[in-house]
Amino acid sequence: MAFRKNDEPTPVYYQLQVEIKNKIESGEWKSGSMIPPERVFTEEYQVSVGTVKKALSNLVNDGYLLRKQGKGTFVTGTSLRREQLRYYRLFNHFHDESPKIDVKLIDIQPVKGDKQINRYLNLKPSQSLFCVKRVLLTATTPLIYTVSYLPQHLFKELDRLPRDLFEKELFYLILEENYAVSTVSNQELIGAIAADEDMARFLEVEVESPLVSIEMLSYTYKERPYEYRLSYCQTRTRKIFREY
Amino acid sequence: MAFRKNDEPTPVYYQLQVEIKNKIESGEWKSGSMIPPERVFTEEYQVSVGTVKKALSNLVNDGYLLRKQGKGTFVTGTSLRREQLRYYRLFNHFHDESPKIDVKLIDIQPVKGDKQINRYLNLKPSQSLFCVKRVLLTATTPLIYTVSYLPQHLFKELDRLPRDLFEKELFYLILEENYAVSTVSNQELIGAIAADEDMARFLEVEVESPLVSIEMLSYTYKERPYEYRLSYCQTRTRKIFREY
DNA sequence: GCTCATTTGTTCGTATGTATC
DNA sequence: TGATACATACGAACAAATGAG
Repeated sequence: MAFRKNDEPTPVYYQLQVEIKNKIESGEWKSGSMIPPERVFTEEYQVSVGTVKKALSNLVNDGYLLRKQGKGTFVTGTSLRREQLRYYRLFNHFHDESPKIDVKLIDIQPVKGDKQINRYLNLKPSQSLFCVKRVLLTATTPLIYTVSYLPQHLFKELDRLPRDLFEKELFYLILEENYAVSTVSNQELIGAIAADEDMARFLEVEVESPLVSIEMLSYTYKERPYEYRLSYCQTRTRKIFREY
Repeated sequence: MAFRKNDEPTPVYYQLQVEIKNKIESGEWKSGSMIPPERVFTEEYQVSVGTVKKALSNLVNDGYLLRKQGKGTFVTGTSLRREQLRYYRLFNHFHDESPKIDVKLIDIQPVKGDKQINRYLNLKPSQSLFCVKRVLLTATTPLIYTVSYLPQHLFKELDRLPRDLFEKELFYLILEENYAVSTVSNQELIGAIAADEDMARFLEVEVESPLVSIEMLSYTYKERPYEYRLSYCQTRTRKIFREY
């Protein structure tokens, strides 16, 4: 299909940009794979190199593509799209080093849908979820207790995956590799609460201790939410770092 | 001064980009003002339009410039650089509307330097600070109690500014307009603490209530810190919203 | 180690369109 | 209307990185 000049007001490079973006978001061009070289676009759409370059360069800025001289143009995966998609960065002071974080899986269970959670995830109230409980720790000090909810229909047999996978790999990488869900954005609501007995046990603090609570929604392409997560953080030794 | 081709490996557009960025960061080209048109750069540096366009376009992406067809190229101010430099966005639930926030100034006082704070602000231990205490509230509900520290030598006579200015304008705008300090980035350390008597009084909560505590460092150009702020947030009705 | 084809990166120069005043 | 300024698009040439043979 060809572009017609002086027909519609939207620039040619932008139309091409949208077409490519759609192929990525629809999954036709998968995360990590190489897309056709500039030359192919110029021939197929009968436009100049500069126009193709502009479209591709914009998609690099938007985080969809990576280009490497001599190699080609590649679809960005979650970890490449955001160098720092470490949900939790923990520091004692500004300018500290971020410590290594270990993950302990508590359990994964299929659960019934919850009215509020299903609404956040754009699901019907009846649809079922998986509930994943984990503890994040440095050395032997537990720092964060997280409870994630994911739709069962998107993550089939999530509870059949080997348990140690969850303790070795980052959660969003597991989802990307096994279910081709690429993380594009996150929203958080941050609050403070007093620890209940569950939290106190997992985080090894006293009941009623002040904790940071984080409600998180993770989105994939097309602004589709795929995970609702509750996190509880004890911040006596390490605080949560954000930069913007 | 002219660029020589094939002399140094760094691209011409990048050299030009750095030169322009320096003029902005040094204050030679002030926030909001128009910079020379493309034509002037092409003549002065003997490069083509495309090269100038690339340099300028990169600085637009980095948030330093704004370009408007038919008008010109302008240096971005803090509020333009980041459409959402609202330090605190408060929500009950995801997708809520952000409420209007009022500010009540408690006091501004000159104080002696503090070892740790002065280190964060890259000051000698002896240099004095201003301490600004404020309460942020919606309607009549106090939400956040903040204590800011700013170096006296940068913000001369800050305590002489009319008090009601602090209750009408955003803090970073006051600093930008009166002291030409443009906010480029922020770092935060988020933790949870139990309210002490001061916090409890200002936030109208009970002593020992869990609060979110935020340590914030604000930076201007050249990664120079200019404000250290401690915030205490009661999050029973409104939570702190973050998106990334 | 060298050469060659492929692919992206940089730069030039030109022409035309469009928004602003 | 005209002058100015940025936006879009074309096409060409050469540079630089990569990988295969």
